[in-house]
Amino acid sequence: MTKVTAVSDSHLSGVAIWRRIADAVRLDIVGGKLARGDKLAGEVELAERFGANRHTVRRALQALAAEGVIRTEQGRGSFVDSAKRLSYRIGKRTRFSEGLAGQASELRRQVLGTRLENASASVAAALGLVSGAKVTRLDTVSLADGRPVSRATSWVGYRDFPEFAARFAEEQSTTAVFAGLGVSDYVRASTRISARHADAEETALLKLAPGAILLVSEGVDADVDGRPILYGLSRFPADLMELVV
Amino acid sequence: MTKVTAVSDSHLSGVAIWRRIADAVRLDIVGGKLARGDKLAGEVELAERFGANRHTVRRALQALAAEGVIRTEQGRGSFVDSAKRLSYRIGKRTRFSEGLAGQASELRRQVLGTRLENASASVAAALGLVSGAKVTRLDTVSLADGRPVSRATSWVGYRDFPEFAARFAEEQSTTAVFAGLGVSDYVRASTRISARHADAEETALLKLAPGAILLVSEGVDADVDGRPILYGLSRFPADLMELVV
DNA sequence: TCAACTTGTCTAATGAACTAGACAACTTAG
DNA sequence: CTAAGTTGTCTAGTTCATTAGACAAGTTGA
Repeated sequence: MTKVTAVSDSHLSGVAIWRRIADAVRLDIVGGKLARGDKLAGEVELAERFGANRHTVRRALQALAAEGVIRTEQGRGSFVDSAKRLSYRIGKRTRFSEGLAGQASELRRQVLGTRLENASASVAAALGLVSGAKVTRLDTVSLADGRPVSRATSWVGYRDFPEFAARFAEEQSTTAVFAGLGVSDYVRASTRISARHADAEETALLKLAPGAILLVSEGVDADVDGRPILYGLSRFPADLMELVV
Repeated sequence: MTKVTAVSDSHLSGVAIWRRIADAVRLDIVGGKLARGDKLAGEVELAERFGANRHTVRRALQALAAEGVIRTEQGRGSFVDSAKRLSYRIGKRTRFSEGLAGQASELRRQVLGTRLENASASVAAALGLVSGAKVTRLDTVSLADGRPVSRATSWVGYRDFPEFAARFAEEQSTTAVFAGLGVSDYVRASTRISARHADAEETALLKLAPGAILLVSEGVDADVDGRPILYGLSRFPADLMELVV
């Protein structure tokens, strides 16, 4: 509502003004207020709107151009150069790639690795195990049209599914692996959603600008009898993705 | 995984190192890794862990102390002084105050005001109206134990419910108003969840530190025949709240 | 061609953010 | 009491963020 002080208090916030302007402009784009090809307001007008200097606005636009969100042409202006946010569908039968069906022409999942580890308190609680129990951990990054769109970690109890890692190396599909291990079907039992800043590893793997915001989805999949079989922690860049329940 | 460069590149990010440290420590607290009363690592150890100077860590801790998240005592250390995140339940029959039942002793909703306006493109699309149609807009802030935990805006078509604003002024309950207008029941038809930085108005109303992250939930409620009757946009501070589907 | 409007580049000054080192003040365990 | 470990405070220097103003260079339409 109020336009003045829209982006002041830079000292108190610890977030640079140019970054807040970049975030605001990006939000108009991924939120749908500006479509691909649309012309942005001029640098002078943006500077007035945000109560900042033109140089500060320029730095914000440069950051957006580096991200590939806009394109700037001397003498003409800046133009939107990216599409809307992708929607990831979450439901009772959430499976990889179904959630993004139709929104990207090429979907790929990169497996970073599997390993055996001892369950942390939260993993143990989600899977109904004692803290420290052996679990198989699977780390992946998903890409839509070559762009990383999610970083996921899954945990499966080792006692119930000792062959999970070995089979996954061949099948490359959680659904197929569970099917081969006697779990014909499974459904999403619960989902918790939160948001936070990306850490250094996530920033690198998802190719984000440092300080980017992640949507975090924590879910437990259960078999037909309601027994938890898989605990998953997925992280989505909030600029690129939204979750649809 | 990698510990070095954990919080470097401050120039590229536009987010101050002290703020990123504060966010990381707060995440350990609201995420449950540290419980109320626990002692944080010493300033020197934290400085090593984040690859930053002790003064920078001190600034982060001062910000957290100002938020009321920790308490620092000379010669002793810093101690956790706040609880875990609240969970807001989202389901087919999401009603205010049910979502937070049992997690706070006092729940209150402050009505900022109602007004008549012309539907924006997104509001019109959600309610199945033509763009620019008259809609009643309701703005609220919800508080749990006196602390603001959500900022919500709702839109209701004026043509279908011309008396909405007048009745709401008396009833103060959406469910009761709809009941009085002949809608005995309604369910959540769809929910979209995203995340972004808070703007100036949200920062003020929710009493946040500038640059805070919001979880944004966008939902459409429909009557028993599936006709959309209400479009709602709720914003939750990501530090305080998580959404449970 | 010209005038108006756009982005690109340069210089300069101020304040915030970060680092470095040293020492004071306080708490705790021995 | 003492030593070790903790937070509090000071000085000083470097780099980044932001503002201000001026002018160059490209685009557009009259």
